[in-house]
Order: sequence, then C-alpha cells, then structure tokens
Amino acid sequence: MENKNFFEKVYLVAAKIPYGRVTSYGAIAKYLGAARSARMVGWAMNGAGKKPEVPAHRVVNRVGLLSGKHHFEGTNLMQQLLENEGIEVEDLKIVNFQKHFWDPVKELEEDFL
DNA sequence: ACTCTGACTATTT
DNA sequence: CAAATAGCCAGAG
Repeated sequence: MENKNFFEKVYLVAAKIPYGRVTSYGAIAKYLGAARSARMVGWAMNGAGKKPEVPAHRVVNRVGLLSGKHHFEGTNLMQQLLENEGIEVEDLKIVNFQKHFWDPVKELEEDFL
C-alpha cells in the first residue's frame, strides 16, 4: 500500500467509510501517516468525484462542517446525501458530529495499509 | 527547479 | 467567540 499514490490511499480509506458515518480530512491524513496533509486529502477528493466508490460527502472538516459542498452539484446535494444516510445536518454542519464520526485510525487500525 | 494553490488545522488576535 | 494568520505538503503548469 505504501507504494501507492497519496490519492489512491485517500480513496481506499474514504471508500471504507461506513454508511451513515462521516470522518474528517485530518483523520484520513493522519491514518495515512501524513497528519499535516489534510489539505491534500481534501484536494484528493477533488478527483474522487469521478469515483462512485468514494463517498466524498462523508468527508468533512474537523468540526463536521460541509466545507466541500461547493464541489457538489446544486447547492445542497452534499447535505441531502448525508441526511439521506440518517445524518442530521443543520446549516451545512453535521449535528452530533462526534456521534457520527468515524475515525479510520481507531476503526481500521492496521486493516489494509 | 520554481511558483501557485487548496474540499485543512491549530493558534493567535 | 468570530476572524485573521501561519504552517503544511503534494500535484499541476
């Protein structure tokens, strides 16, 4: 796995986000061993839009804010998708973020990397 | 090799 | 407590 591109790894992790759960860019970055590359994770999601396996809408910033909603179609698609999974979203922010938060470091541990 | 940029984060004002 | 500031790193031109 270490021989894969940063993006590839991001996709692998993002693709493992369970239904109805969300995580943050920083969490993914940390899991990949690049805790300071949260921005890269977000940018990676840019290309994830083409990958249905990568639920970019389940990835938000550290406070559960839908910071990347502007990269989705329409004005509230991202929020709709999340609400569709049972996640309460209010004003572009996930309610009870901690409750829905999914930490790859804790949930995946040394799964596949 | 250099510069610009960004779906972030932590810190300071 | 909201807004500005500063690190951060990797991909693209």
